[in-house]
Amino acid sequence: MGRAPCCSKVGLYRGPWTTKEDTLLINYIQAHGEGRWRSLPKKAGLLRCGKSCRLRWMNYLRPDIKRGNITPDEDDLIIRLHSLLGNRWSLIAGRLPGRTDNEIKNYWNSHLSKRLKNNTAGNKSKCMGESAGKRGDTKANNKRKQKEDSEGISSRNGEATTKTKIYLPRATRVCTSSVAKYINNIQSMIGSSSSNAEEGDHTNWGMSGLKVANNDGQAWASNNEEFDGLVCDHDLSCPISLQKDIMLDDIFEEYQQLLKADDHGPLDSFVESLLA
DNA sequence: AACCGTGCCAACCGCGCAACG
DNA sequence: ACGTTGCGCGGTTGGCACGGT
Repeated sequence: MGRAPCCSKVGLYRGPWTTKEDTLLINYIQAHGEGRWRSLPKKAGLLRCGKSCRLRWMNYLRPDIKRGNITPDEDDLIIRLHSLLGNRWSLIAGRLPGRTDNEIKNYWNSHLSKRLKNNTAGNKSKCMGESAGKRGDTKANNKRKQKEDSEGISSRNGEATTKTKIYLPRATRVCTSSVAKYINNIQSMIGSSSSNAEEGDHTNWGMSGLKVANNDGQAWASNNEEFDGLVCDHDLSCPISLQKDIMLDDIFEEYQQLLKADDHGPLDSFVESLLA
């Protein structure tokens, strides 16, 4: 049983990518677009497995990747989203423009999980406040700084901003059955009057109305919708085929209401129902 | 100056799901 | 209906850089 490996691995390079390989990959994707990862390496002249190419592109080479420090706002947002979603890194990443799931996962594992472990639930607020200051002089931060310096990246977290801008996530593949379960859970949870998830609808859905479609994210114009001190960029030019996502937007609004309430009782059970 | 411990992070791995034939 | 393929996700690993001694 079990699947065959994604590639034979025989005669393929592994480990760190060279700049030459990066260039080949970038050039190919610029010319032909993302996708067809399995056949991409051969066509691009890379001796890598497709999976490795995809990972390299998604986590490092994509032009919209934001590198540099996780800002205090992002830090806070990660904590909040993690408390709601658990280890759904791709969903969390979808709310942080330019951040990858891998980066957030790493950040969580190396910074936040330890920090939160050290803080009891009682002094959560203290923990949140700490999140910004504590990062000031860590080894990791120095390292990052060096990297930024060398790459000419300027960190924009000099002063903590009062609002975090949250974007609708990039396309996130969520299986239909999961969505159906998700929707059922939410409906039972919040008694929502939202429309039904139609069976057999294989539209790709992101979490909470987070849409789908092409991966470049460029087609998404946005307006700002504020909630709980946060700013959410919403798209108004959603493709017609994705109208059902509006329902998920409703769900997300419910979720925002819970956040606004700042009462973790209902929030917790809400999340539990999602993750059940 | 050399060694050692620690921690970050890029990359790998295995699994599950959807799409396709 | 079933098997195969392709993709995306979350968990884990290992190399490397840094700080401490």
